[in-house]
Amino acid sequence: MQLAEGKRLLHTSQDSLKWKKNNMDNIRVRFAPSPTGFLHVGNARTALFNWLFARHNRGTYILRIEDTDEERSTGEYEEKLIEDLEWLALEWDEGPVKGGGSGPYRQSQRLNIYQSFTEKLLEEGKAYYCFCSIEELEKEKKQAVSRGETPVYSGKCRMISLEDAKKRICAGEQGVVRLKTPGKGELSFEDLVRGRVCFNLKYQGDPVLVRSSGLPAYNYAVVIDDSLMKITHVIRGEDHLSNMPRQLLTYEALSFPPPKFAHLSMVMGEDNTRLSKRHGATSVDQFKTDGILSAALINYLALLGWAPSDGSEVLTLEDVVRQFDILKVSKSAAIFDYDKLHWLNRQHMRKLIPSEQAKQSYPYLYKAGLMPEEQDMSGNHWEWLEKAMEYFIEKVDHFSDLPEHFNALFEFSLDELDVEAQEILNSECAGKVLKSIADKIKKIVLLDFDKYAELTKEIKAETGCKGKDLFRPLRVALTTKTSGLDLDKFIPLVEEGARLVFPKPMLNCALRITKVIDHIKLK
RNA sequence: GCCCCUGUCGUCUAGCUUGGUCUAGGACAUCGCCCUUUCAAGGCGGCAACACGGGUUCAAAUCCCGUCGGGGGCGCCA
Repeated sequence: MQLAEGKRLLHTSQDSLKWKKNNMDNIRVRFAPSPTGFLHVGNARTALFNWLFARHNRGTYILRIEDTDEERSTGEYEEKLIEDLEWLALEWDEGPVKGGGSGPYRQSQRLNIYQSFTEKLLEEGKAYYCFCSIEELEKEKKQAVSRGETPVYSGKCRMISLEDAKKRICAGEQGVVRLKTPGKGELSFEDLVRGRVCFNLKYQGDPVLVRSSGLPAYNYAVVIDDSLMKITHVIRGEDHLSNMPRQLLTYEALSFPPPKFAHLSMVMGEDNTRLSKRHGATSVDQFKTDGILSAALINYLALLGWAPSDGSEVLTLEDVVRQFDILKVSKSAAIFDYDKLHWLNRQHMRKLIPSEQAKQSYPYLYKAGLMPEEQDMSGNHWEWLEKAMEYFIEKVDHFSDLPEHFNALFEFSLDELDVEAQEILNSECAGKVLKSIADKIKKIVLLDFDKYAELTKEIKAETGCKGKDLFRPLRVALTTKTSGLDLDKFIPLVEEGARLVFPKPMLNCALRITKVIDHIKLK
């Protein structure tokens, strides 16, 4: 009932307009990753949805680094993270490097801020020092679970007066700071994607605000940071949903008005467990090296849990920004479908202009030893690459598959002919056809496809071979393969490529034919 | 175990708010056909879903209750 009510509020156009007027001004959202590893696509999706929400509403998108986990956070991961976000083109308006009016944007540089709020909470009696050992707490927890209850901290250190506690701290005793929670009653809030969500506070014990190391716990730092940075909408993963009671209570203790929340469903692997390495690529970095375009990844991620109202699927970033609506985001978890990503990538690859296709493909071809160093790439090289890409782009769904296809242009090994190819070359017609073409091809300076067509006509007349008997020997003679390449594309590429300098030389058609004839004679 | 979230084709989703227009639409994958001297690409078509059980109603994918399934959380991690 409540849920339906809430949802309706957000969907009627009149109310929605009013809602927009009141809340859509000065929209501020943030993406707050911790630099403890490579950027996971699940997190990238969270970043994307935040970014989309900001851009759609002309708001501000903030990047904040949550590096209070001393053991796992590193500067290298932060750099990598920034690099990945830049690659995805999810530019932030405020954040590390860039700066902004609500900095610093690394939690590790905000410790004094948290401290001043802790003092205040302690003085007001809203928080207290706790000296319970981890072992003690573990024991209590286990007992609760064995009784079939939700483990909740007993709150026994509430008894200790602030004065006594401070003395113990000064004496060097280790302690944490906990928030006093009511331990009863209900708490609910309106989630932008889930509707009204309720919690029973009897399951909410006194959460740790400050660890014994003096560093703030996540749930404490976010609340302060989001408040001070004037975040209006917190869009994050569903795994944070159960943190809501303690965070809402912390907002209350701090007298900060809570922002709006939207909890996004998780991204799963095909076996319906959280997407992880054993499902395949999971980090943005990995998709990048696999030759997925950032535009395609973004497009796919946007479609994971959201769909534009017109049902179109191949979208540019601008399309998505224009149509994005957080209220239409799906509530249920989504399985990451590599096939669809690859299909989308193919669509985006095709939409690139030829020069961009060549540019994007070059690193992969260079790495495979097929293209010269960048400084040795002449204008003719690039022109040739563009032409080649026009053809090969149809064959692949990511750039890293390109070298394998390009290889067919460079490789000409008659020692590795398969059985079928052998048979074709040994056929009666093959002999006649090859002899005929060998004579004629010498007189042609540059074989293009028109000349090739003329040639085949003449050969046909001369030898009486036609159809399969004519074309299959020619294909094998030129490519050493029985299938794969369109000869009308292959021939001009090889002819022009043979005039360029590559790490592996490319043979022109005349040479290929000569070699094949020698090869047959040897036998 | 307890708490929270979630459930439409194999997968992502449209439809659910305002019940009838849904013999449930699209896309990926898959299968078949066409095109083609090969392989692809492309074109056309097929298969395929409202988790289950109860209500409410003339009418339920849509509203209500329950069951079951899936996920998340239960840290001095974030």
